[in-house]
Amino acid sequence: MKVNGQRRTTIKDVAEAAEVGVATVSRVLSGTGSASPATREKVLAAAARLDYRPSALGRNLRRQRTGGIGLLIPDITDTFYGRLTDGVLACAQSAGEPVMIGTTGDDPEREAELIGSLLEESVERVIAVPCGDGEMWGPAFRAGLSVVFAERPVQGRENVPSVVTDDRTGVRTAVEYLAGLGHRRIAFLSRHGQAQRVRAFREALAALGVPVDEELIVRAHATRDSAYAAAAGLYQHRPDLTAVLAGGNLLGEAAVLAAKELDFRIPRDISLIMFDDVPWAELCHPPLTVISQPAQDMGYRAAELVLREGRRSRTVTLPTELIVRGSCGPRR
Amino acid sequence: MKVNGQRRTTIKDVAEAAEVGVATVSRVLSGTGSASPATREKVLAAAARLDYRPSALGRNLRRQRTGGIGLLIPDITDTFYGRLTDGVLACAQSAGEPVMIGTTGDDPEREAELIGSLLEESVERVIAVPCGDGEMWGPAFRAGLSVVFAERPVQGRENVPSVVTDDRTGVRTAVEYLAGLGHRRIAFLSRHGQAQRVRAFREALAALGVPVDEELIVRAHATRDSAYAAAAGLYQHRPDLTAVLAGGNLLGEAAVLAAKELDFRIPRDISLIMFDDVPWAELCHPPLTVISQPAQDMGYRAAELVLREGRRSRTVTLPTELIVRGSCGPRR
DNA sequence: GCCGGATGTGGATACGTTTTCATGAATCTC
DNA sequence: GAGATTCATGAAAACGTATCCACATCCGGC
Repeated sequence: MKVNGQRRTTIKDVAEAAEVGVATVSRVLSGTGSASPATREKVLAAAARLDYRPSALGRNLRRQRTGGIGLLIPDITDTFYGRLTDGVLACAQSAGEPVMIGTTGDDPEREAELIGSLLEESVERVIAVPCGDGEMWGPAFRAGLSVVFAERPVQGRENVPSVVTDDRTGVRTAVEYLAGLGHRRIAFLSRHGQAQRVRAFREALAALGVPVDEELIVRAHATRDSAYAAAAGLYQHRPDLTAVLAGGNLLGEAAVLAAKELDFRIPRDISLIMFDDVPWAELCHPPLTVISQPAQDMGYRAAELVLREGRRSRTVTLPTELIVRGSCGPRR
Repeated sequence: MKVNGQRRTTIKDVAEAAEVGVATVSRVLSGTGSASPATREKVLAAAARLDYRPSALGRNLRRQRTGGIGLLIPDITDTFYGRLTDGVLACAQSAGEPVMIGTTGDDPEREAELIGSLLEESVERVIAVPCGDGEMWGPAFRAGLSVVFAERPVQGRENVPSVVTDDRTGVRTAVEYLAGLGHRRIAFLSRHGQAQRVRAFREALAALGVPVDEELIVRAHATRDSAYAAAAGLYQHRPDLTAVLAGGNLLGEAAVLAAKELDFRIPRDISLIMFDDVPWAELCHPPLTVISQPAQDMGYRAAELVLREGRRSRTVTLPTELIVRGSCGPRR
């Protein structure tokens, strides 16, 4: 039983109150077309008096598209994606655009479902941290929506604008730093979707003349449990390693936790560098040496890109920075 | 210049292909009304053949409401709200409902703007961590949308369903634990919007016969900077305090960081209890004693509440739990 | 004074869906 | 078997907006 019988005030009511046609009201309020100062004034006054707010429903249907931007990320619990989302929201809200968010859990199937959902809503602009392959995005492009990929590019869609970090330089900096401390058996704790970084890792080792030990390259899913299992398994299986590069803050967290549980000391027994600077890295004991990534900036830039519809823009690569704290030491 | 001239396939196309009326297609696809097995089959086949997806735009306009739920939180960067959001998304996505997210930064003005934006989109269901007063929400209720408050209730809107934590018990448990260790000069680092907890803090002290020292109750805004300033100011202004209760993970983080900078040792010089258990609490040195809050569950329950539209439901109170680690010691 | 262009204005239409209503057929009841 | 009831079905209306188009008015140029 609805209590309020009051119908929404529509453009028609405003037209009536201002004694003009609906077309004129629409023109004045949306700023398109011409109108004499006198009528403009009348319309504005009537709209204000009636507290009129145009309905997005009608506008969307007429325009055949929903405003706002869709955001697809693997996991909102991961602070990296939290900051990325914050950047997107900062840009979108200042442009008055609503944001529809969905989490994929790095599962291509759920990604596909969410894409379908966005299509159903006729959302035209999407920012995504993709997990499926290029094929997955076929329907989206066919429907004509403009997509910006964030954090990772996707194979086979190289012409889609993306905002990514400079993985190659970041990884190389980390590996060179560790090698400079004498480390040779360096492990890389990676997540699915970090193929780029794994490649860079191999290249960096090769450039330094360090043989690549495939067993030291471990892949985990984007969950705490998986990350912990990967870290603990690595330590137990290869106690001879002396340094670890963690591909993200979840993996770094797992690396610290597993080391604690198994009684490996950082940095005495194991040196650790973590991708992504997070506030707790400084609070940790020892404070963590990290490769910082501008997550919030990444989100903001992606939103900017997806909002300026016309121009076809290339991909943006953001720099990383090595921040040395206390989690790396010389090879024991 | 749009390349794709292909119009979206509409319900009309399906009707034509299935050789029935549009009304029948609508009935079959939305499951309402009756249809003979034969026609049902024809319609389903035609829809599948044409890869038809109903347009949310048309449906929304007809129904005079947008599906999905709006989510208003102070800060997506705070992992507490990250987990809360995760809970909302878990429930909403399994129900196939899109989620529109907005961050208020604990600023009533931005909250009002976002409410207006949701009204414009005709979003009917909203979950909010409110920061404005009851008046702010007037337009929302007048427009007939169903609101669920999360984390905090709002004064003057006691009849609005809410999902909150049991602040009174949580605070009392923490204070009793600290008092049991001999502490008397206990500070409370609180955030705006935690009036409930501040009240509980005063009550708990009074119940134990400890005089309330108003100078030890500090309020910060919901940013890292503000939290740090509050913590550092507290330490410098009142070096005689022996224990701190932090009202959230941002405040706890600041308390640890400021202590480190000012060379206060935890727990030797200062005992610390933090509201909200976060993964890094275990990694910290010393590991932090916390009052855990079921943030993800809170979001899930709020989403459940706002989705079952019919029933008027009271507020839900979720329990907290004291998790003792190593950041509290006897009074020095 | 007449014509051509610019300008302001409102009627009408379309966007895609759901729902009401009327109609015809089929089944049931006594 | 006649009347009553249920059932399946499609035509049409409505939701609120933006835009196309036609019309009217005005102005300057000849």
